[in-house]
Parts: sequence; C-alpha cells; structure tokens
Amino acid sequence: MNEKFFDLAKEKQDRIMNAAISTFARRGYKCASTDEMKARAGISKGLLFHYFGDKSSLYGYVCDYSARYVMLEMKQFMGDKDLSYFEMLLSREEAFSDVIRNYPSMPTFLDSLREEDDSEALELAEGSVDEYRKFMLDMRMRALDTVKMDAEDRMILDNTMEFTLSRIRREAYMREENDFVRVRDEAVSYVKFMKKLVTKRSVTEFI
Amino acid sequence: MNEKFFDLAKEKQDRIMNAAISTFARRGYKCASTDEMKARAGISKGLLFHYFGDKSSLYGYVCDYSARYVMLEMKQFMGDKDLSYFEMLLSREEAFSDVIRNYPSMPTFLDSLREEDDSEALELAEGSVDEYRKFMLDMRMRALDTVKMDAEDRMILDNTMEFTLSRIRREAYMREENDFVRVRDEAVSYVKFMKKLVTKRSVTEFI
Amino acid sequence: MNEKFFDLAKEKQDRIMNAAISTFARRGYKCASTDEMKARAGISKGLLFHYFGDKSSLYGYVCDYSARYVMLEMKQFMGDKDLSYFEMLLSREEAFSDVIRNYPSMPTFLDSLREEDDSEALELAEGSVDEYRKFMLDMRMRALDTVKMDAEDRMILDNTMEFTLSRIRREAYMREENDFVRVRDEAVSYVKFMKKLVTKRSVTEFI
Amino acid sequence: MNEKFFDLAKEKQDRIMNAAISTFARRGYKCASTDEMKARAGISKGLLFHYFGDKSSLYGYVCDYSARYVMLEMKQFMGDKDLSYFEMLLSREEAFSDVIRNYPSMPTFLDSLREEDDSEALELAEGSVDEYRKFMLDMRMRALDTVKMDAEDRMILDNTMEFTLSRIRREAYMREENDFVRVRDEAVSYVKFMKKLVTKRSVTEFI
DNA sequence: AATGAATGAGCCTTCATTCAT
DNA sequence: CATGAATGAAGGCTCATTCAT
Repeated sequence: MNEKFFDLAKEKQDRIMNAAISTFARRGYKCASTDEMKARAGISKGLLFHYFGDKSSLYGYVCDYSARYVMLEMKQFMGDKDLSYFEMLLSREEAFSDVIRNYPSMPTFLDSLREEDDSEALELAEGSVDEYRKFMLDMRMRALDTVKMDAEDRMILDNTMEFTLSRIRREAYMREENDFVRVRDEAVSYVKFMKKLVTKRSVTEFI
Repeated sequence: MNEKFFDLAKEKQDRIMNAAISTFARRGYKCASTDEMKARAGISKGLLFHYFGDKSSLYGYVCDYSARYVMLEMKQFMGDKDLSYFEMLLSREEAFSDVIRNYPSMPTFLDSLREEDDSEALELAEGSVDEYRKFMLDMRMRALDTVKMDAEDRMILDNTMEFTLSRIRREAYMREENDFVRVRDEAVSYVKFMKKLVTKRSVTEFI
Repeated sequence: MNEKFFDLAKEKQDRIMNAAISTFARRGYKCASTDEMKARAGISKGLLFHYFGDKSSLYGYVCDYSARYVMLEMKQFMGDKDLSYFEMLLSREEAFSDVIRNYPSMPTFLDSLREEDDSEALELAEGSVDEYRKFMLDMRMRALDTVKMDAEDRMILDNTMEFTLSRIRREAYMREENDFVRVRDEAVSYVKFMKKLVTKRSVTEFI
Repeated sequence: MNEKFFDLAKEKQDRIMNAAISTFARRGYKCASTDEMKARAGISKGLLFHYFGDKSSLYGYVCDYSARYVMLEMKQFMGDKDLSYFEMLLSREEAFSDVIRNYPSMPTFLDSLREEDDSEALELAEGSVDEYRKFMLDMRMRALDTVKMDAEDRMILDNTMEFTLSRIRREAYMREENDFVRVRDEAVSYVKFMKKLVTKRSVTEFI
C-alpha cells in the first residue's frame, strides 16, 4: 500500500477505513464491492486504488489495522490487571464500545473473519489476525483460570460467551450501525446473566 | 419452478438440493454462484436453469423445502410432548442431526438466513421462513415456560443457547460438512453444561 | 432432412410448416427460436430436430417449400395467359390470397427474405429462392412489356408496386395473421389506384 | 443514462451512436448484440454499459435521439413553407440525405421501428417515436391537401410513397451504408415518377 | 415416433483494475 | 492528489442441439 495514505487528514483516512471495514464486514471478502466502499467513503474509485493498489491489499491492511487497533484498546482498558473472567468480559465490552465510537463496524468485522471462507481472504488475514486471536485467546485463558470448573466446561463457557457476544454485536450493528452505548448495554446484560448462573451457586466455590 | 424436477431420481434431486443449499449457506444469496452449484451437483449449468428458471426461484424453493423439511423432522422427533427447555434442546439437536444425515448444510442454511441482508433474498425467503421461525420460536417459548426465571433472563438464556448452538452447527459444518454424530455430541455437551448451571442442584451433582 | 416427415398426417405437416414459416417470417433467421416453433406447432422440441436435423436445414426446407408452393399456385392461377401488367398483379394477389388460406405467413416469409441479412441464412435460401425470384421477376417483366413507358420508368413502376404490395401483405399479416380476403382487397385497391394513374384514359373511366 | 456521455469528443459519441443505431436497425431490438455494437464502435463492452447502463436504456436513448435529430433536420430543410405534396417529398429526401451524411442508418432505423415487435422495445420507443410519427404524418397530411383526389386515394398515394421510399432507403443502406447522394437520387427519381403520373393527366383535375 | 432431460456456447451485465488527464 | 473513462474476465441466463428412453 501507498504510504502517502497517512498524509491524508485523519478524518478522511477514517472515512475510508470505515467504508472498507463496514463493507467487508457486511459482505465478506468476495462480495464486498469497491463501488460500495467508494460510495460510503465519498471518494472516487481511482483514489482507493491509488492508495491500496488492489482489493486484496486493502483487505490485508484493514485486517492488520483492525487487529492492532483493537489490541491497543484492550491494553488501554485492561492494562496488566488480573481480572476475573466476567470482569474481563465486561471490560472487554467497554473497550469494544470505545472502538465502535470511532470504527462502528470494526468489532463485527473481526468477528466476521471466523466466517470468512474465501481462501485468498484467509491467507491475507492470516498474519495479523492470528496475532489478534492469540492475544484475545490469551486474555480469556488467563481470566478463565479464575473460574473453578474443569477444563472442558471452561472451554464450553468461553465459547458460549464468545459466540453469544459476537452475535449480539453483529446484530446490533446490522440494526443500527453506530449506537455504541446500546450495544454495550445489551452485551453487559448477557455477561451478568451468565455470571449470576455461574457464581450464584456456592459462592465460595467459584470466587 | 419446473415440476418435472420431482420425476428425477431422488438421489439426483438431493444432490442438486444439497449443492444449492450448501452454496447458499456458505456464500449468501448474492455471492452464491451457479457455477459452484453445478460443480457440486455434478450437472450442467443449463440443467439448473431448466428446473428452476433462475437463481431467485431456486433460492425460494430451497428456503421453502428446507423450512418444511426441518419442521417435519422436529414434529417427528418431538411430537406433542411437553418437554422441558433443555430436553427440548436435546431433542432438537437429535432432529438436526437427523436432518444433517440427508442434507448436511440445511440447518446451517436456515441459521444463515438471519445474516442474509440482500433485500431480494429476504423477500424470497419471507413466506416459508417466517412460518419456520414462528414454529421454532413457539417450540422454544413453550419449553421456556418450564424454566423458573423472570422474562428477561429467559430471553437471554434462549438467545444464548440459540446463538451458541447455531454457531456450533455452522463451524462443525464448515470443518467437516457431514459428520452428524460429532456435531450432535458437541451441541449436546453445550446444552448439558447450561442445564447444569441453570438447575440449582448441589455442586457435587455437577461433577 | 428426414424423409419420414412426409409420412406424417398432412395436417400435422402443415401445422409444423406454418409454425416454422411464421416464426422465421416474424423474427428472421437468427432470432427465430425453436421454442416458439414447437409451441406454435404443439409438438416437442425433439421432434422438430428428429425431422429436420437442425435449424439451418429446417430453414432451407422452409425456403424451398415456400418457393415451390407459391410458384405452383402462380402457375395454376395464371397459366400461360399473357396478362397485362395490372391484370397480372391482380391475379397474383388472388394467388397469394389462396396461399394464405393454407399457409398464412408464407407470402410474408418470402417477402421478408429481401430483408434477411444473416449470411448463413442467405446461403441456405439461395438455391430455391433464386429460382423463385427469377420466376416472379420473369412473370413481371413479361407483363411489364404491356406498359407503355421507357425502361427506367417501368422499373420504377415495378419496384413501387412490389415494395408497396409486399408491405401491405406484411402489415396485414402482422395485424391479423389470417384474413386472406381482407388482405387481398386492400392489395387490389392499391393496384387499381396505380392502374388508374398509369392508363391515361379519361377521368370518367377511372370511377 | 450517464450524462458524462456528452463530455466525450463528438466524434466518439457519434461513433458509438452510429454503431448502436446501425445494429438496432439491422437486427431489431432483441437480436442486436452489444458485441456487434462494441465492435462497430471500436470500444470495449464495459464502456457501453458505463454510459448507458443497459441495452434497454441505450435503445431508449437511440430512439429519442434519432427522432429529435430527424425532426430538427426536417424543420431546417422545410421551415414553415407550404409545400405541395411532391415538393415536400423531395425536400424530405434532401433532409434524409443530410441526416445520412452524419448518421447513415438513422432513417432506416426509424423506418424499421414499424416492424419492431418486441414488446419491451415498443414500450421504450413509444414516447419519443410517437411524437416523431405524429410530426411526420402531420407534415404529409398538410402536403397531401394539395393533391386533388378523394380521401381514400390520397391515403393510397401516401402509403405507396411511404412504403416505396422507406424501402429504397433501407435497401440502399443495406448495400452501401453511406452513399447519401446516390440514395437521394434514387428516391428522387421515384418521387418524380409518381408526380408525373399524378399530374400529367388533365392538369385541371389534379392541381 | 416422440419426448424432454441434459449440455455448452453465447449474450447481457457487473466489477476489479488500469491509466490518461 | 484525484478523477472517472476504459477494459476484460466472470456470472446469470438463453437457446440450439444431442440423446436416452
């Protein structure tokens, strides 16, 4: 990609990024059309290719940028604190909510990568997204240690929360596109529900 | 659509149906290419159009067929029995497993309709899928009554299970395409886990 | 073409011929679809190809058959009589009217060959249609001798009548398809009009 | 259609227009292939769709443009003069000849609309072509008043001239595509011939 | 004899990508 | 830096043609 992209006004950069992220999140790699992106960004088609060369490079950059950005937010919101599992989930949703403020479709985009099945796209995403996944997984695994369950149940709990929360984010996003407060509140209620279930029994056991 | 489709050998009908269902489930309406379908079905492109006229009619038929087929299976597996919520989920997974035996991508296809955003596709699916959703919702609502929670929590529980189980089915499908036993076993373990959490027996029972 | 065609009941032969002639007359060679023909003839697509092999052979046969049939009718209606130009035109319209009774689109089809520009079609028509044209031209040239004009004017007169009468037949055919009496009457009025103009008798004679 | 078409060099616009007009004139709406047009125009297929969106819009534009252009020429050549019928015909051929200089197939295209039978095409042409027909008819009707004949004969005369002259234009076009002088001369000889016939007899009667 | 299932080449249209301005 | 004109490959769909029954 063309480094001159960073010389653009930050506002314009973000307009372009959001257009691309949102289009990829909604359509997937193959179906995401550059026409839709240029229209959302309010720029010409030529400009998109001027900065990013082709769709695949743009995709690669979007993956990389999103992964880095979200990891950075996570670090800022959670630092090195040793949070319990549910505290971690709540903080994470706060962080996602903050991400959404600037990049409404970014969390959904990153989640949607689990459903991407275009082989070219998978290859392009690999590098940066693997790191992101490892980071997020690691964060969860550390927090999961605070939950007193056997290993298998922990994994089930974790997947249940992941599947549920990512779906909530996606559906909220599909409905409204940008109400980050509402999305967070809905996610929080699911976390608290599960927390109640897990901890209400023999409190001493679980905390 | 051309009624003569039903005169074909059942095996060939199913080969075509599975090719179409699977392609729609993986790509969504717009991106699903008839080339992929014809290759999966091992037939020519012309034949697909001979029977279904165009892609939209095929999509409509696939929706209708899938909705009817799954509802029928549900009725056969559950009859009119008043099952508790978790029993219902388990029976439902049995039924899905049976569906997958013949139509590996059908449950995933029906789930994927929640993410379809092409307006033409939504219109085509509307009739048959609304009925399917109402049927499935009704089944869950009746069973949910057996769970002692307030209304909001019940909805959260329900969504959590829906989001989780549909994702498990989808990911299993994406990985292997046809191991219906494994899919069911994985789903069952998630249901049992949640059941454990919800039914407030003593901790010792859980392990 | 398959000689067995002639073993079919005459009625069925004619149904097929009329379907083909009419379709070619309306659409031209390239655009004439075998689907339209089979539908008009009320037979299966396979049968058309069973008898005629392919569209080009069918076209060749239709040209040949039409040319021969119309020439035969002309001979029957006019014999070897030495008719004046306008008498010839009137007799010819009678003959065409008789042709239309059995093959409503045949005259229009033969006329339409002047507008055919598909090179394959022209080649296919060549043999039989050249003879037809020569026959018709000869008939007109002999009759034109009875008109007292210089050569150039005769040709202009002839073309004027040809262009006009063929167009009348075509438009009448496009409107109604089969009212052979009305078509003839209209043509006759044009012939009589021109005859009035050309034969310099006193005005009272004209009316 | 894309308004940017008009920003193209006039020469290129006309190359594209002529390619489209000529193809539609020769093949009719349905059979006119965009491949033929792009080849005649010496442009890519994509560009055709870039400017006109689809074949039907292109057709609509071609109808509209042709109708307007020819009407304009007619007005320039004839102004408001009250011409006798044959003078009008001669002027009209002059105007057509001038049209052919820039758009060799335009008059033939407009004539060919009488034979168009595709319902979609008819609908697309309707608006602009109705006006054109009314304009041309009106012009003829006014001029026909100068001919002393009863109403029926006038209509026959008019049709005879219309059918004949349009056919001459078409055949000349099919043969040579662009010799506008020759086409006009041929047409003129037909007009003069008919004029001679109509006026040579008892001058007092007809004029 | 008669049918229509099956095929693939060809046409309309979309879309990623290039390039002159 | 920015634009959008221009291209061609790919996808949806039609249609002549073949062939098993």
